[in-house]
Amino acid sequence: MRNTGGSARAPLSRERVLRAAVALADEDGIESLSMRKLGEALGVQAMSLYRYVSGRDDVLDGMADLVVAEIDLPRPGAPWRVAMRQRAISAHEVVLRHPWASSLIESRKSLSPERLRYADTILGSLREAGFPIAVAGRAFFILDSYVYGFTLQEVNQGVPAQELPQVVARLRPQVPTEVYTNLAEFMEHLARRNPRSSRSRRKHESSYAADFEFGLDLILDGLQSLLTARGQ
Amino acid sequence: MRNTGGSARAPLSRERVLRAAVALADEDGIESLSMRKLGEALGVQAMSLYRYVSGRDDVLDGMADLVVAEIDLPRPGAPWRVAMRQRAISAHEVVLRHPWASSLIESRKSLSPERLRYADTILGSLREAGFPIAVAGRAFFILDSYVYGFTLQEVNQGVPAQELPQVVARLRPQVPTEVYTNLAEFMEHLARRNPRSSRSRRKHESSYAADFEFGLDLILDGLQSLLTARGQ
DNA sequence: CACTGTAAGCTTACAACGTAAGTCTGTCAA
DNA sequence: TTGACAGACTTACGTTGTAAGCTTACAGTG
Repeated sequence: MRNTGGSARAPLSRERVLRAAVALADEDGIESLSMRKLGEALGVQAMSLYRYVSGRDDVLDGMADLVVAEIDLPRPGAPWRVAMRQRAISAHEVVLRHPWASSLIESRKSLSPERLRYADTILGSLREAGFPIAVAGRAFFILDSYVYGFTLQEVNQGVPAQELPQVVARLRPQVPTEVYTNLAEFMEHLARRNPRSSRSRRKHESSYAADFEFGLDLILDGLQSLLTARGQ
Repeated sequence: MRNTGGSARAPLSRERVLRAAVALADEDGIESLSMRKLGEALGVQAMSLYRYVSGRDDVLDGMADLVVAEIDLPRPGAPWRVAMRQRAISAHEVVLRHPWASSLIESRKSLSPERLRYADTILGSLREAGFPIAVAGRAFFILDSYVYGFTLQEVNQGVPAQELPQVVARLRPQVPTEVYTNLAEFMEHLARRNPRSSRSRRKHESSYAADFEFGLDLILDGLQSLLTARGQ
């Protein structure tokens, strides 16, 4: 099959390869993404991809960049707390759309323009608010730790959002009440929780959204008190 | 080579297999750990391992459990804040000894007795301090998010602790000052930092230990204020 | 027109991987 | 002596990343 006589195939590009990789990972999970399948999805042999990417690692880096680019950056003038809050919530939502991405983003820190711009914007927002550079850097690191750490736990629980109470209820018998008193209590609490209040029910909504924002605000409060303590 | 006539080999066991896997991952990284190499390290064919573990995934689960078991659990009577602080710091140190473990621990939540005991102890400490079960659960989740998120970033930076300033200084030219003002400032701050104060220099010491505890205390402060706000 | 360079794909090949299925061997109980 | 069985080994299959080289189509030049 030499691709003769057929309709001309859309031209490949690094961009198209990476987007296909993201789509494939979203569908089948990152662990089942291979160069061969990626080629197949693009109507091409695996080795043909190597003209556009330097290898599998490069694909992973590129995918992480694409996902980072989906995160909303705060607009320049926004107050720091609003900016940080929106960014964190946006990052949380984005990673829920791409469950494989949380570990990738944290573990592969390429110096791509996208990543640099991202970091610079965040740091800028904090600097402008009066945080000294050292504290701004720490705040950035802390927030990222929380956002991706939280999402990593959430996503890899493997529980598809709505079904948490049922799943917990099913697991509950495996935890003997006498031995693990507190854990048992907690599981019963989870099983009792409203699966979802009447709020909007977006596609990739997190059943932990409230928990996420709870911890987020706790951290933001802490950062804020750093600021006011310095007499700002 | 039928292992005839030689000295009797130490008997295998699930325990020994997992410990060998941990040692191998510590040395060469998790991504280069294969069933074949693991067998070789134990003087055995790859397939022989399947008598003790059910497959590669089982090995990974077991490794995560072993590492979790290394984390110091607080003694029962300890005040919650001391308990949480020590646990977090211990977890941080443990994961630095096993850099591959942070993502594994977060992503593979098996219901092994080790893990259950761990969770139960933490929750118990918080319950005893007066946190309602819902808040205790959230606090646990938040702290874990931070600990493993932080460590994941730290470890996968790939910078071996002491060399941070030099590495940052080397990377600095790749970040144009005019475009990324704040990032440039931050990198210069990092390059200027004392590589390590005169404090103890343990084997796997983190050059981010101070940063880690900074964020940790910030979160603990937040949790504490939840407690006092309820009139405790 | 022919000639040549190059971009964009294809083919083949290899070593390493996880693991299913079957086989051998030594030990111990009946 | 026989049988069972634990604890290994052997072989084999399909899949993976990618090195190396080959083929085709076309643009530009003379």
